[in-house]
Amino acid sequence: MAKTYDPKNIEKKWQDHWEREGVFQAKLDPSRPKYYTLIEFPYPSAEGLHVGHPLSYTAMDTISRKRRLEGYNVLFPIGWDAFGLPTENYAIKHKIHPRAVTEKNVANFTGQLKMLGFSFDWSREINTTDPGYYRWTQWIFLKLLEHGLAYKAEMPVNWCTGCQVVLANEEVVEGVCERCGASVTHRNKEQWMLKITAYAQRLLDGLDTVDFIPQARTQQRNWIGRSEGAEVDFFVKDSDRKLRVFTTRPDTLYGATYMVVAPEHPIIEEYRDRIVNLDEVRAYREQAARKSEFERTELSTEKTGVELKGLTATNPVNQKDMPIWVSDYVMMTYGTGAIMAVPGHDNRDWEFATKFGLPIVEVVSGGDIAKEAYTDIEEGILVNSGLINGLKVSEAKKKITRYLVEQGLGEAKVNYKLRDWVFARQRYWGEPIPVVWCDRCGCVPLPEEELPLVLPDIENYLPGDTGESPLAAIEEWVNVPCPKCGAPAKRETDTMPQWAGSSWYFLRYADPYNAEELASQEALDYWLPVDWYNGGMEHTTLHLLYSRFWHLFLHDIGVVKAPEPYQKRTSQGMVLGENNEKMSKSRGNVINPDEVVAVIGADALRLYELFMGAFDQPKPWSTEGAKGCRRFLERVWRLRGMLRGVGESEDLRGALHAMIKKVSEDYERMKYNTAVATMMAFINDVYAKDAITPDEFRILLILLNPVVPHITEELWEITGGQGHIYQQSWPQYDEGALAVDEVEIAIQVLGKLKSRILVPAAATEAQVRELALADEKTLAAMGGKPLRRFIYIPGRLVNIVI
RNA sequence: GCGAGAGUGGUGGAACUGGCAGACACGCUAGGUUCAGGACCUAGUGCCUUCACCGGUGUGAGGGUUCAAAUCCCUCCUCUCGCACCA
Repeated sequence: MAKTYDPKNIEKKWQDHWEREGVFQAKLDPSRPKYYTLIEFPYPSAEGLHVGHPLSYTAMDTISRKRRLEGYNVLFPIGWDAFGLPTENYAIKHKIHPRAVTEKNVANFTGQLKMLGFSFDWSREINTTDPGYYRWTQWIFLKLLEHGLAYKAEMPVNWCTGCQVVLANEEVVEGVCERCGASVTHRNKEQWMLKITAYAQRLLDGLDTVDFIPQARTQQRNWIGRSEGAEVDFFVKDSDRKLRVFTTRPDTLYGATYMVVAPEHPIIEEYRDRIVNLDEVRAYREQAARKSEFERTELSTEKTGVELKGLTATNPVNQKDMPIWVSDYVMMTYGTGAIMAVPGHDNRDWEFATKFGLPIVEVVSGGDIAKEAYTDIEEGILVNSGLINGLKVSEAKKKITRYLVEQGLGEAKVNYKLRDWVFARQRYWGEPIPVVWCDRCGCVPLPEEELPLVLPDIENYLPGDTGESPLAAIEEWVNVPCPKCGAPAKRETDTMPQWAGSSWYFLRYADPYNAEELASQEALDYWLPVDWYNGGMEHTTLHLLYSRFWHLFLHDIGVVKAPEPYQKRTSQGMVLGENNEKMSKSRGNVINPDEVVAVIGADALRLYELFMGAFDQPKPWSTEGAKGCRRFLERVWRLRGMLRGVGESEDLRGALHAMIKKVSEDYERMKYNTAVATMMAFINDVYAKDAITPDEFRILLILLNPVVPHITEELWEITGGQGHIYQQSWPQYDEGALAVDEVEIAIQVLGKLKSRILVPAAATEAQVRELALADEKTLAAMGGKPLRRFIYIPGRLVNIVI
């Protein structure tokens, strides 16, 4: 009894025990129901974990442990997303090989995670930089290539002036590089691309079949950005060339007074002989290309542009002449790279027309186009619009589109904001792309049996300022015979982007060391899909969408059964520093879990992670608050001294079963903070009473166990529990025990609380009314006035209106 | 600008489909205990007024619906996140 709570020893003891006994190793067993819980596998950075990481892990560990106690065969795996720029940059700076950096970081992370006692199945640990793993990343790429979903294209791409690499659109944040913060400009480069746009509609439709938190669903929908409209051909005067545009407002076609093309639009070079002010146009184009993303979005509120003098288009419905302009407010990468400008009914066009003195025509009545564009689509009525005059916008859209189709002038069209995925980095630390370039055969995929194409060891992995990968400098690796014809050929030297390995890792966990297949059919069929995936909101539009795309593709080629990989997706809120700011090294507010565990122990840290606040909201760390959780565990520890009696005691029975219900439900809803609060309140009751029976105590330990597994196992053992907690079953509550004999009813008079009375739980409204109107305080508050209305909310309150 | 979330004590946060605001903690105050510190135990703690009771007031601001509003509606303010000329 004198034994004090010593987390250091207890935690090590149980971690060793679980590992030795293989308690959390998932075994394929079709006779048992499976449950697959997943956290986003960490990127092993040099900094190690901060206290934000364990939030998601503790939450899903809690679910995983609860599921096991509920009888499920749980797969809760862990691995490393270890390719990527930060490691490479660190390696360059400290002159250590990225592989060595990775090994060191993984060892550090492993120690930190093990210290926290998560019930990961470490026997399935994977690492994206392991050739046995990336062999299958490369295999999937070859399959994508085979099915026409990987292609090379000359693209204006984002060039990071700091990292000297091409960035995906998603890596450009507010015009600067997401990683290094340097400015981003445009460059043309041959890039490997993945045709995710071919899956846009299915990725959108799939969202209706899965259980994602609404914010994630909405963000993906917006990112995919479906919009319905029409493509319309405009004739270029004195030529047979058509200029095709996309519009969501074909109803405003009669109001189109000029056209605008993107600076990169091919029509400029095609008609260079006819463009009178070609020099001016080219200068504008160069200036636009030089602009960084930042200047193009943040700073340029003012529209710019140049007229293509010498070219004129004709409006196909009213034959009017329309000047053609070039402006960077039109994007080459969306729609057709050209628009019909309807300044009367589009804000951007209105602004542009106003600045350059172009005509503004009203074709939808209801606004005042002299002041601003009228963009309403509910009320407006078409005017000045030939065959669609008098119609509402929705009707006009349909009719004009039908007309355009009949006349061969255009067609209905759906566009997506989603763009193809730039699938290449000019860096060393990534999966080599398994293709060879042959002068005779062109692009030749490596035969599958030659996989993995191993990343060669290399002396100098500094990126070249030519924009080429360091691999290009390794002659003996680059020069190979063509797999098809045997002639001298060269390997692709770009590597895959960081998102490659993480796009399918959850499949590999099913069968992590299979050398024959990505994973066995049996294992995939049994374990997939992931039942519950928790991760950060920042991955909603990148990782989550990319991995859904790959999974859908793998479904199409028969590798996985279900189209969607994740049945349920939730997200944690960010853990902020004690000063309420985002935790970061530069702000100096990073809290290291090692130090926290050294002071209060892993269980107290885990408890505090969940108790800190609402799981899905951002919340600041508080070291004082964390210490409070340690205090609570001390209180749990001392319950041993209060063990007396047998069975379930009469006075705790209601609270006990209410606790079982509340905790069970709150864990499922990720309301961990209130689940913990309920258990704290229960223990306060026990302290007030100074007694708890062994049965009650054991139920409490099981409820606490998913959050604080070490202390509960230890207490179970030293108080003589049978076996171990991980061998027990999740407790069920007894509905009958929740019923009470008497309830307290609040009495309001005119909506203000004046009194409280105790009534039998079974009391009828008439009985409650009688008791309430006999209550002294109530009568005093009524002041002798007659009762006008009596409102009774059963079991809760009455409101007396006088 | 658009989209999403949020605004409740000194602090983090509770509050079911509108029904007793502030659960549970942190901090603080007083007392006890302790060699000191820490830890622990007991009591108190939204604000105003009061010795105390009673009373009043109170969920970003203002208005509304209702017997009853943190919760629903309208107007406005602030913060966080995401997107950003997507035709």
